[in-house]
Amino acid sequence: MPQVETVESLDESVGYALKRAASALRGGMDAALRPLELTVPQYACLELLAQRPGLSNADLARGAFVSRQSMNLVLRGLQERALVTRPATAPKGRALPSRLTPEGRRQLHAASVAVRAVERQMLTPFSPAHQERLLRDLDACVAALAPGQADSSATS
Amino acid sequence: MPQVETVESLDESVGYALKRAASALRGGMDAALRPLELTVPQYACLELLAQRPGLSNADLARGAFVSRQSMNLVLRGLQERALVTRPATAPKGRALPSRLTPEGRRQLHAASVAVRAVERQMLTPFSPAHQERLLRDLDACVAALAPGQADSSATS
DNA sequence: CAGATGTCAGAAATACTGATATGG
DNA sequence: CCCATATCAGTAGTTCTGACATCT
Repeated sequence: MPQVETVESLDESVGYALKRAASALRGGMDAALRPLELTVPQYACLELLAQRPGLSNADLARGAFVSRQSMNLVLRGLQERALVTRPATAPKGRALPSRLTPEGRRQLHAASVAVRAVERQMLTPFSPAHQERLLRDLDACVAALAPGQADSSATS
Repeated sequence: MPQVETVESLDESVGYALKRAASALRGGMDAALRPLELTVPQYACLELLAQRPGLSNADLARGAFVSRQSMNLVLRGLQERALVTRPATAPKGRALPSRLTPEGRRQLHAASVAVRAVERQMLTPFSPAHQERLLRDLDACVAALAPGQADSSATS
């Protein structure tokens, strides 16, 4: 048996810790958004539209980490609640640019406050500088994984 | 009254970065495990059983962040492939302690190598000390969210 | 033609809910 | 009695896959 490898326990795996943290955050967001009758993908959609008005369904799906089909249903629900508007015809190409309604902006503000409270609670152990470092570290993780996902050392 | 809050962009949200990182890692793991005919929950199940033999279905479900029903299906699939064994009758209580078979250990080893490669790639930007700090930070995030999910004492 | 988008339809995996039964 | 576990059944929401049409 090879003795060399540091058989890292699950508790020492950064990946597992990442999953634990993301799961805990998701749970907190679910709970915080439930009183507002919003799901996490719905909230993500509103937040994305607030910062980048005119995003297409495909753009929103990528930004909210859901499929295009799911985001399509999300958008329809938000349209029925008059939180989002979409032109009936595409002004350019096939993309239908979505935008927040004034009511959508109000709902988003309430949701944003609730979600930010959860995020702030998650970050209570850290100083502002520490928080920024954590943010940069997570972005670095994404950047390190982005280019070569298929490329693993499973040299076939 | 709230002063001019720093309307943090989505790119400055630690929570969003956490989600991006978890999503990227999940994608990398999916790709790495696909050649081995293993899903991420299946791999998580094997990894958990390797480190804590005799875990119950409910324990494994919590550890792999899936429902008990899903983990039940996962376990049945792994049993059919002779990677996991479970006693037909509960030796104590109702829990059926699962254990890896020798073949399960072999499969896990291959999967662990592939997954570890992805995690290592994710951590390439960091020094060993930096990696440990990131691990501690993520655990601190979980701890900060764990006790008070329902308790949102934000606006005080 | 290639590429991105929106849309539709079916299959698959998962989660949620409720119910039942067993054991501590 | 209360709680955790295992299991089953039904429902719902999500994803995946493939397909097609439209527009740059």
